[in-house]
Amino acid sequence: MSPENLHVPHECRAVGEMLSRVGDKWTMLVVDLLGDGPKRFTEVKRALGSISQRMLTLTLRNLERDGLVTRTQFETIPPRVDYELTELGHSLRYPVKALSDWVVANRRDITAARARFDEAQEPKRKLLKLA
Amino acid sequence: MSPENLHVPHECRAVGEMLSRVGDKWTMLVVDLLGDGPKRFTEVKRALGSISQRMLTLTLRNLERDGLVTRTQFETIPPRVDYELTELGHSLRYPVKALSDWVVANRRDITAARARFDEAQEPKRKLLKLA
DNA sequence: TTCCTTGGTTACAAAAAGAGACCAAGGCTC
DNA sequence: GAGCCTTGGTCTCTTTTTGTAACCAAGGAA
Repeated sequence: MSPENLHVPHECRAVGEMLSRVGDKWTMLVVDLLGDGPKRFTEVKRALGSISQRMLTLTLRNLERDGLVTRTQFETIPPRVDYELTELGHSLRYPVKALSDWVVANRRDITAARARFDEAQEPKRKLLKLA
Repeated sequence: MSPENLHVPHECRAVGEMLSRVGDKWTMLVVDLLGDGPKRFTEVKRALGSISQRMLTLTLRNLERDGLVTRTQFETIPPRVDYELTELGHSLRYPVKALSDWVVANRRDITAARARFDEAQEPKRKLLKLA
């Protein structure tokens, strides 16, 4: 039942690189968002809310480069650009969903753990200040 | 079959925050490594290879704060500190494995897509230089 | 005596992310 | 027809985050 032979050592580095690439701040969120159909730039931006235009551009560019989304540009004014998951992009939705399910299932525990940890640290800081 | 109702909008922000927290450069790698038993600081460091001492300290501290690992300190000289996944930490291994399996299965496609993309960008840069 | 060890911390440098102004160029309002 | 709005960016500047390298304690080994 446990995830065994996770350490094909040769692949470890490559997997690590990809994990930190795909697991950056916005990538999974964007993949998730594009999951239910193509969206244009500003739609994604609005849905994400807090992302800056620059970071969205960068994130989408990287996704495009990795073959996870396609970029379709319409030569209209004002411009219109649609982003859509490729087949590869869609396949990424499953592991992303596994992770976000885990987050949903466990975030209360995590929040509680944080509170406990911070609580335990606080007195130490007080002691240091007194010393 | 498709990951539906992924958008419980209220939870979206919280999930996003957790994803970018847990999906930082080293966290998943460390969780993965600790998966087959407790390890001491330097063991993890050596296994990861390229991580700096500072980032490993930070990563482990965050994992501890989130209740995903425990830190056990032995009062010996030289010091010895063991890090071990908690139950919560172990539960994270499954989605992490799902993601790393995806990476293993698809990284050739991704590498190829990147090469294609970079190839397509190269001529443009040349044209710009000529202009 | 000198060096090595571990698990850090600190100060400083480099890289990445975020904030915000600016742009093209046509449509709409007044 | 002057002025404003729109979209999908880019450019510049500031703030965070990462990385690098030096230092530390304190005992054991050479």
